[in-house]
Amino acid sequence: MKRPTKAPSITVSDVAREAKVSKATAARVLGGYGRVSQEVRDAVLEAAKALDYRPNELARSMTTGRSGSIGVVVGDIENPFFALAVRGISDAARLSGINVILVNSGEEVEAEKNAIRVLMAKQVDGLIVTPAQSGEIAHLEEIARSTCPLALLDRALPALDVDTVTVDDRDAALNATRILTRAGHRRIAYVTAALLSGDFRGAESHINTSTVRERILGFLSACREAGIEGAERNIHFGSGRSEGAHAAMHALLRSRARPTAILASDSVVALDLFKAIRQCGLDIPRDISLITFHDADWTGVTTPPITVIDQPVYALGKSVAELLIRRLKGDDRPAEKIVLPTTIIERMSVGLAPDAIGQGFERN
Amino acid sequence: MKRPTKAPSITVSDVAREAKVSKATAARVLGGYGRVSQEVRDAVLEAAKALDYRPNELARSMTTGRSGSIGVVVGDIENPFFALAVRGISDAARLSGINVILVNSGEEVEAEKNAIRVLMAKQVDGLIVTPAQSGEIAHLEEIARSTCPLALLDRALPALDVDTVTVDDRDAALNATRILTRAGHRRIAYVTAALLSGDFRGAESHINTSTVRERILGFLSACREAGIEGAERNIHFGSGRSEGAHAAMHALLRSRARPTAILASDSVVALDLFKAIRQCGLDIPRDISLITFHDADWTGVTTPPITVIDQPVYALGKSVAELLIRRLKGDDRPAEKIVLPTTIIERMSVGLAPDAIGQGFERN
DNA sequence: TTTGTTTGTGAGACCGGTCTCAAATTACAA
DNA sequence: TTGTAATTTGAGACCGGTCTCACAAACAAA
Repeated sequence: MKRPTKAPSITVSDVAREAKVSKATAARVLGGYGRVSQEVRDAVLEAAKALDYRPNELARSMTTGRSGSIGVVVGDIENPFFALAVRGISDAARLSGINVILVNSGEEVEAEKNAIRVLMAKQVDGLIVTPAQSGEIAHLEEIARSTCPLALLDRALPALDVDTVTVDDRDAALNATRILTRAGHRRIAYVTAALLSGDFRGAESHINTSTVRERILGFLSACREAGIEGAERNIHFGSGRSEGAHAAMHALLRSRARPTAILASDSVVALDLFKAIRQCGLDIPRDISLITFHDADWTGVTTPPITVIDQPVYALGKSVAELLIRRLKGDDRPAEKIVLPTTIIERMSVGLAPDAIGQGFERN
Repeated sequence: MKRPTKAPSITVSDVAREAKVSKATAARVLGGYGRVSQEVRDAVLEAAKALDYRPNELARSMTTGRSGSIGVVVGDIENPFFALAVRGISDAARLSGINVILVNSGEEVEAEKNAIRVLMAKQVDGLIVTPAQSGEIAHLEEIARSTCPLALLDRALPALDVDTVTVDDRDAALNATRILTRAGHRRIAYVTAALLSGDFRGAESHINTSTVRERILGFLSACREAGIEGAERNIHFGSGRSEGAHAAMHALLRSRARPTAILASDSVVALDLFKAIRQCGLDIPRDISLITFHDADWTGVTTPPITVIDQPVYALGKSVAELLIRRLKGDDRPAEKIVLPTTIIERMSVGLAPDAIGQGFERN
C-alpha cells in the first residue's frame, strides 16, 4: 500500500535521547506517572519542549485500554432537541476532559448498529445512545452485557438494565391531552415520527421504547378519562422527514373526521404540522388546536405561538453524560433510571373545540 | 493505577491459533491485505466468526498512521446552520467509510485550539474547521503547514492556503441590502454574532474572517450605492447568546435613531431580533423590515414570514468534506476555494421605509 | 557497621495490529 | 525433467506509548 507516510512525529524515545535518559524515564514524566527526580523531570520537559513533542493519544490508548472518549449516537442531529441534548453531553464531558465522538443514526437501526460497531472498534470508553427502534435491540443488549458502559438518552428500554435518563413522558402527555379534552376536543390525534414495528394493537403492543409507549399511555389515559372511545385509532406513526409522512399529514387534515386537536411528538413534526395546517387553509386555534413536545426556540414566535411541553433537554444530556462518566470512573452501583420533570408552557395554540363551542366547555 | 481491566478481547493471534495458521496469515485475511489461499482464508474467517473477533481499530490506526476519521470543529452545533452543514459532512464522510469526530468550540478560540490539539493527538486524518476568530489563527497555520489536511467551512482565512468552501457572502449581503434600500430604507443595521477584535475602523480593519468581512463589504457597498452616509456606524457586532447582546438589541430598537431595517447574520440572531422587535411593540414590516441569512425552517411560519438569504448549507458541508476526503486520498492539487451561490427568498418581512412612504419609493 | 526501606532509573516486555523478508511450496516453461 | 517464476506462508520487527521488574543509590533504623 502506498500511503503518504505521515510526517515522522516526535516520540518519547526521541525526547529520551535528547534528554539523555532512558525511554522509560522520559515516558514517566511525559505520561505523568511513576516517580522521577526533579532534575531529570526538568531536563525531559525541556527536551520535550525543544523538540515540540506531542503525545500520540492512539498509542497511549492502546496500552491503557481507555481512549478518553465516549461515543454518542443520536437519531437526528438536525432536530433541535438532540442538538441541545448533545450540547449538554459535550459540556459535561469537557468538564471531565473526555471528548465526544458523535454519530448520526438518522433514526435507522442499521446505521445505529454500524455506528456502535465502529465506536466500539475505536475503543470508546462508554456509549450514549438514543435507540432508533425498540424492536431490534440485540446490538444494545450485547453492549450492556459487555464491559463497556452504556447509557440511554431520552428513550428507555425496559429490557436493558442500564443507566437511563428520560422525562416523565406519560405525565406530560396526560397533562397536555387534558388541556385539549378540557377545551372540549374529542377528536384528538397524536402524531409521532416514531416507527411502529407491526400493527398497533392496544397500548402495549410492540412498543418497547418507553418514550413512545409512555406518551401514548398518557394520551390514551387522558382520552379515556374524558370518555373518548377508540382514541387508539388517532395515533399516527412515522411522521418523520419523508414524502409519505407529508402526504399522510395532508390526508389527515383533509379527511372528514379531521381531528380538532393534535399533540405532536417533537418540534420538527410540529413545524411540519403547522405548515400543513396552513396549507390546508385551516386556522390555529379556531379550526384546530396544537400542542407539541419540546419548547423549540421558534414555538414562541409563530402566530399563534404554540403551547408546548417544556422538557429539560440540556439537563437530559448533561445527566446521562454525568451518569456515564461516573461509571467510567469505576462506580458500579446498580443502573440508575432518572426521570426528569416537564412543565407545560401554555401559549395561544389551543382553542375550544369547534363543535363544542357554546356547549359549556371552558377554555381551560 | 487501578483500572477495571477491560475484558480481554479476541486478537488476531487468538484467531490464528484457532485456525492453526501463523499470526501473519490470520492478519492478512482479517486485515484484507496480501495474498492468501482460499482454503486458509475460509479457515481463518470461520475461526474469527467462532471466536467473534472484532478488530481493534486503535491498534490498526497506530501502525497504519491513519485513523479513518476526520475532526470537525464547529462554532455552535445548536445553530441550525451548523447542524445542517454537519449533516452534509457526515453524509459525505459515511460514503467514504470515514467517521466524524465532532467538537463544539462555542465560538471560543481557546476551546477551538484545545479541540484541535485533542483531535490531532487522536491522529485524525484531516480537519474541518469553522474558525471562531480571525485574529488568532496561529494554531490553524500550524496545521496548514503540517501534513494533516485542513479545510475551512463557511469562513475563509485569506492567510491560509487551504481548501475552503464558502458562499458568496458579499453578493448575498449586497442583494439583500439592495432590497432594503430600494424599499426606501436609509437607517439600515447589520447585526452579527461575530466578535470584532478591537474597534471597527473602516471596512477592512481587523476583520480577517472572510464571511464577516465580505458581508460587511456587500452591505456597505449597497448603502453607498444608495447614497447612505456613515453606514459603518450601523454595524453591530457580538449579538450572540448573551445577556449583553440581548440588552444591546433592545437598546438599539428603542433608540431614537432606531433602524427601519435590519439585516441579520444568521437565523439565531434573527430569531432574537424577531422576539426583541415584538417585545418592543414594533411591527414587521410596518415599523421595521428584517432580512436574515439562512433559510431556517421556522422563517417561513412566522407572521410575517421572513425574507431570507438562502444558503446551500448542506452542500457547503458536503463539499468541504468531499474536498478534504479527496486530499486524504492523496490528491495534492493546489488548494481549492469554492464559493457557492446564494439566492434570496422574498417573503413578507420587508416593507416600505416608514419615513419614505408616499415619497415615490416602491415596494420592490 | 549492618540491615532494611525508600526512591530513582534503565532494560525490556507488552498492547494488537501491519508489514517486510525469507523460506517453502506450487506452477509454468523449456 | 529441471530451472525459474509466482504464490503462499511463517517469523519477527515495528508503531508509540505503558508498565513490570530488577537494580543501584540514598536514607533510616538498629
